[in-house]
Amino acid sequence: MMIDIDTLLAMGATYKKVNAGDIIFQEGGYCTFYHQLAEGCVRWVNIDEEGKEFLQNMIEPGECFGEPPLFDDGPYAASAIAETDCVLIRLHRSLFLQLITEQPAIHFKFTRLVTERFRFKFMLLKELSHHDPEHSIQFLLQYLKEKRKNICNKCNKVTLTRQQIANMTGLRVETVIRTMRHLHDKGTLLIEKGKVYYN
Amino acid sequence: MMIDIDTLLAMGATYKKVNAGDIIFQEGGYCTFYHQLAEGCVRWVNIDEEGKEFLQNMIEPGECFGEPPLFDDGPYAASAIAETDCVLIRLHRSLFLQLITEQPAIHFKFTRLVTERFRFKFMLLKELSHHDPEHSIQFLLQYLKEKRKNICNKCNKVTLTRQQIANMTGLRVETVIRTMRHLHDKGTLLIEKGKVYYN
DNA sequence: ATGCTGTTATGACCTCAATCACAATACCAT
DNA sequence: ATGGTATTGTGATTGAGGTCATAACAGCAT
Repeated sequence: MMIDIDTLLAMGATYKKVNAGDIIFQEGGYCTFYHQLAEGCVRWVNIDEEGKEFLQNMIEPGECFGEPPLFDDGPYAASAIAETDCVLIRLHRSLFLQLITEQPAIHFKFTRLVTERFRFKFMLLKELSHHDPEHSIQFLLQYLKEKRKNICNKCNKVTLTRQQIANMTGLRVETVIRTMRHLHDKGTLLIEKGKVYYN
Repeated sequence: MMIDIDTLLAMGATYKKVNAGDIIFQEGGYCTFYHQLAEGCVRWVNIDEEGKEFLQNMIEPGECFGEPPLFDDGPYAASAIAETDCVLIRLHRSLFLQLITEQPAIHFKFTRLVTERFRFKFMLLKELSHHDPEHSIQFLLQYLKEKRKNICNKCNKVTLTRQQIANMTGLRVETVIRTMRHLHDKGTLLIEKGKVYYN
């Protein structure tokens, strides 16, 4: 989901470069911009007191991120950190709201986007409640596959590390590694030189 | 969140009575109606193969439920079951979409609603990933308190049973009971004759 | 080749929530 | 009061995932 770049620029959006590791915005902060990723990779995470990360989403080019506060006036729900050097497109919140008011079709696209994200969290919550690592990991992989997200379009290689999968499911790396080995043995997925292929 | 009843009726919405235990709609089914609860109580749950329930929401009068498919064309994300005898208001999906198209203010209200629900699942997911029952239960209670949901407005009595809290957090009843006893001992909440008071 | 770094892999031990089993209590209807 | 049912409460046991420690490997730069 993204807004057409020309439309954004016509509304007054601007490009912004950030370096790998830069914090784009922080959980709890006040939101002034609509963000869309043009190049690079951004991770959207909650970081707790002990520094442990819960990974909510790995954002790829063309996706928008950090939308909740645009619609419900709350603070940012998580922090966005540049995983690599990135190019963002930003549009001031008031202009964004003006845009979706003027163009209901775009508003409908966003209602749909938020609904889809809600649905994903909804299902993930249900799956994680089983406390069955195999189940949880398979659900996540299946979702990524369907959305063609964090997965190579040509070779079906999963671009997430075991650590990142652990951070998205609340499991530990070791558990993810062991469980995925087991899924490989069962034939559910393929591990070659440590890389995971799912199809 | 609800749509003004007169507006609904003017669009052609109809009342429907259901008995306690009736299934209003089922997970995976195709969605034809917008639903709003007028009287009674509805539980919105995922039920797995073994019959174990994951409770996504306890719906109280004035709330709408089962909205995701209205916006993203997917199937129902969970089943709605009447907890007590209920009175619903239903509006055909096409008329609902017509309504929000004609009245952007209502559309904005729904974008906000879905966003808030997304935010809640988002935060809950993060909290549950800690695998700390005390943490999880306190987060849920805090949320219910802020939303004044499933909590008595006069006496702060939590209307959810331990079993229901277990089904919302993926914990077992015994764990919830023991953890809440502990929270009582710590003074975080009050248990009197088995009933929980949180403020 | 060599060294360096991030990721994957594996073994040993431990903890805490799940599980099972059963008792006590609250509450409603008669 | 009495009975019935739903919910809360408590003890004993156990097993799966967390934790810690350490090794092996892949990939890249020099």
